[in-house]
Amino acid sequence: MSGELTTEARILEVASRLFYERGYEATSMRDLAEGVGIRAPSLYNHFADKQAILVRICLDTMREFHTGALECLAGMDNPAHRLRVLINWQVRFEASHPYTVRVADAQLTALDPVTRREVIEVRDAYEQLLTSILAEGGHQGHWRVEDPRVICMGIIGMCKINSWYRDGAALTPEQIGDRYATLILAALDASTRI
Amino acid sequence: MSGELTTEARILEVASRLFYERGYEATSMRDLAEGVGIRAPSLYNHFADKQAILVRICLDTMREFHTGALECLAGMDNPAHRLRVLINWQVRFEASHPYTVRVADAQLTALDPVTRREVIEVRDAYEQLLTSILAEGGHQGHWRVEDPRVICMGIIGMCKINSWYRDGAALTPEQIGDRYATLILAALDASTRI
DNA sequence: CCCCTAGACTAACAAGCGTTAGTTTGCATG
DNA sequence: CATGCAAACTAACGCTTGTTAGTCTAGGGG
Repeated sequence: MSGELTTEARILEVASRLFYERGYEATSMRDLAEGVGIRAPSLYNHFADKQAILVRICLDTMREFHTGALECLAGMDNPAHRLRVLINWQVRFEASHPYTVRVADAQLTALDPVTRREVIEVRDAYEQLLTSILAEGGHQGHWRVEDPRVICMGIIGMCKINSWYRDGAALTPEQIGDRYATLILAALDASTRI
Repeated sequence: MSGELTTEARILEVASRLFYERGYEATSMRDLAEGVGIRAPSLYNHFADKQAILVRICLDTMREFHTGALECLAGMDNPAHRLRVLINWQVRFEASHPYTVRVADAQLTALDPVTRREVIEVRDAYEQLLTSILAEGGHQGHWRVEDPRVICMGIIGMCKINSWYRDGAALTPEQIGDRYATLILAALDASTRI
C-alpha cells in the first residue's frame, strides 16, 4: 500500500480524476488499475463492479454537499444571511471537490437509473432549500423575487465555478463567493429601482 | 429517405440526441444507425468515422452561437444594452439548441485535442466579448465591476438554463433572459448601496 | 437502352471491454 | 511454527466495439 490511504480510497481518488478527465465509459478498468498501481482484477477485491465505483463517487459527493449546506444554515434565521452562507458554501465546495462534483453532474447519464434518481433527489432537495430561502425573503418584503425557482437556478448556475476556477486564481473561492453573494443580494434588494 | 431531411442531417440530429442522453462513448454506431433507420456501415457513406460526427456537432454549434452573438451586438454601443442583448441571446440559444449545446460542453473530453482546442477558442472568444462589455461599463462609471472575469463567468453560468429548462415551463426563454438581464443590471448599478 | 454512381446492404475482422476462475503471497493471530 | 484470510496475481472468457471489404440495387444522364 503506497502512501497512507487505503487501497479503496486510492481507487476512488484515481477514478474521480479519470472519470473527470475522460468520462466514465472512456475509462477502462485496466486504465484505472494502472493509475492505482495494481492489475484490473484486483479492483474487484474492493468494489463489486465498475458501476459501484461511480455510485460511490456520485452519492458520497452529493450527500456531503447537501448535509454540509444544512450544517452551514443551522441556527440562522435572516434570509439574507442564509442566502449568503449558502452561496459561499456552494462556491467553496465546487473549488474543494473539483473532480467529484463534475463527475456527479456530467456522468449522471452513466449512472444506473436507481442511483441516478437518488442523486437527483438530493439535488432537488438543495434546490428546494435555496428556493424556500428566496421565497421567504420575498414574503418578508426584503426582496423582489417574482419567480423564486428561476432565480434559484440562476444562482446555482452562477456558483458552478468548477468549470473554470483553478487553484492559484487571482481570487480565492471565499472571495468569489462573497462577490456573488453581494451581487445577488444587491440585485434582489426590493428598494433598488429597476 | 424518410421525411424531407438529407440522411446526413438526420444522422446529426439523432447523434445529437443520443450523445446528449448517453454520452459519446456510450453510443455505438449500431445504436446511432438504428435511430436513423439504416445499418451501421452505411453511416460511413456520410462521415469518415464516429469522431467526425461529434466534431461536426460541436464546431457547428459553437460557431453558430458565437456568430449569432456578434450579430446581436452589431451597431450597439451602450454597454447596458449590449449586456442585456447578450444575456438574452445566450438564454434563447440554450433553449433552442438543448441537445447540441450540452453535447458541445459535456462531451468536450471525447473530442480529439485539435478540435477541442478549436471549440475552446470559440468559447474563450465569447467570454472575452462579455468580459470587455463588463469592463467598458465599469470604465464609463456605470457599473461596479472589480473583477470583470469573475462576473463574466458568473453570468455565463447563470445563463446555462439548458440543464433545467424544458419546453412548456412557466416562463419562456425570452422572459427568463429578461429576468436575468434585469437582475444583473440592477446588481452592477454603481449607484446601489451594497 | 446502357452505364455509372450514390448509397444501401451483408459478412467479418481485430482490438478492447468488463468480468470470472483459480492461484499465489504475505502478514497477523493462535 | 502452523493457519487463515485479505488481497494481490495470471489466464482467459464471451461480448461489443469501430471499422473495412466487397456486393447489390435503384435512379438519372448520355
